[in-house]
Amino acid sequence: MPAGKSSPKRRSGCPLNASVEMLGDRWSLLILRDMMLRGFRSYKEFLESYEGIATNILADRLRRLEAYGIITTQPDPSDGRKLIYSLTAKGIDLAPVLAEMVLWAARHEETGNQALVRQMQKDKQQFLAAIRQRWAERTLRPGN
Amino acid sequence: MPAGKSSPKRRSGCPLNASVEMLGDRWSLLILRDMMLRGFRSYKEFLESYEGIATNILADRLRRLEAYGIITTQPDPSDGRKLIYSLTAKGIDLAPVLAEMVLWAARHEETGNQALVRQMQKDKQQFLAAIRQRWAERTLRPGN
DNA sequence: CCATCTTACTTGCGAAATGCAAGTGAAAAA
DNA sequence: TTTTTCACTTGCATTTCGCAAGTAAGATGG
Repeated sequence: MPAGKSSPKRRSGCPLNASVEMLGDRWSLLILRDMMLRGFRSYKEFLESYEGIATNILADRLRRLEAYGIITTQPDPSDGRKLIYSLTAKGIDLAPVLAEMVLWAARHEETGNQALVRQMQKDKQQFLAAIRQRWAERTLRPGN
Repeated sequence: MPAGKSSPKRRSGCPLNASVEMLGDRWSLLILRDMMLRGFRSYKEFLESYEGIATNILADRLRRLEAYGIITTQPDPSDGRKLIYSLTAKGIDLAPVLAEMVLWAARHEETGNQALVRQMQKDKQQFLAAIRQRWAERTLRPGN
């Protein structure tokens, strides 16, 4: 764990509680899914995602995720209006959490996106390795 | 996935969205943590847990978790006022999700309960196996 | 250069969820 | 039989959510 980063008032020191306070809402994990799996990087892309997040909630969640060090923001050099949102190392490290949540729901509910699910079931470790590698490539040469 | 169990109106068919709609709030996962790791089974125990959930929220979350098939309720044979809440197979199957959330927060935040965390880091699979086994024992002979 | 369009937001406001304090009713304990 | 305990419910103020309608800065087309 990195130096001096504890949030001021947490309900408890339990690590699960820390995760829940950062990610326990109806939108944050979906935004991270879009970044991790679909490669979304701009406000507009998140807005157009299927579940339909409201503009003010999206702006708030992006601010919060940045404040927690899960994503970062940089101006788009090719378009001054745009901001590029990207996952930090802390953010990409959430991949196993998302993966387990996807696998759990797929086992116990009737859900779509079975292609993705089967790929994850077949070899979880290499699926996660692929996600991490795509992230590393993007992070080394950020040009789209 | 078991027969005919899809909730009526979901924002999308994405399995991650299904998980988020069932568990994406500030309390559900903490209740499940208390059941899974601390062996809590009664309303009173959940209420006294460190984070301090409000009585009406607790009642609501227990109802929701039961409606989703994540926990079940049975009367306590030794005390007619009490109800015994227990994890279903679907509920205990959330253990890997909780584990990954704990490990992620422990890696990136300053959190407590390091004994638990080290145990999980040392051998995640056997940690999960132990949780499942304790659950199976309790479920076979429910007497405390 | 100017009007128009895009993008990333903010603002206002009604509705829903949350949190707190104070009940309530049934069962157990004294 | 009185008092506790337990599992809630109810009321009410505060916060968050969700939708519609702005707005400001930058890009684009003529």
